[in-house]
Amino acid sequence: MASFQEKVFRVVSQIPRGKFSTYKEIAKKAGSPRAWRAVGNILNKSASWRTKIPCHRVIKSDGKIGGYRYGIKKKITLLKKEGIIIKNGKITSRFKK
DNA sequence: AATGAGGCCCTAA
DNA sequence: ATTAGGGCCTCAT
Repeated sequence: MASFQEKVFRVVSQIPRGKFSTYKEIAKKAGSPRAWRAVGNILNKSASWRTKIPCHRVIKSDGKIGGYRYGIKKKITLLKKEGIIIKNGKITSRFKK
């Protein structure tokens, strides 16, 4: 273990329902603050065989949804169901820069 | 403010 | 061991 992937899963799994996180944050908590790219890549492939993690609660730092293995549209729907408001494919929050 | 280009980290083949 | 890809991020114009 001790793989970056394991840490990523752990962090993503710790995301409470109704909330969301960014790739950068996850990468940082995973131990590599510059590995947000790997995070997306890992979630993309790993989510295929390990969809037990809320990968749809992970968005970009700009507030955009980003992408989703099962479809960006599905991701938006899931987020909205959790209480997150999305506007034109972007999340309305106050964590803006 | 929006757009373009570059670069870092990780995994798989 | 090397190459290519990815759901990105940041800087510059």
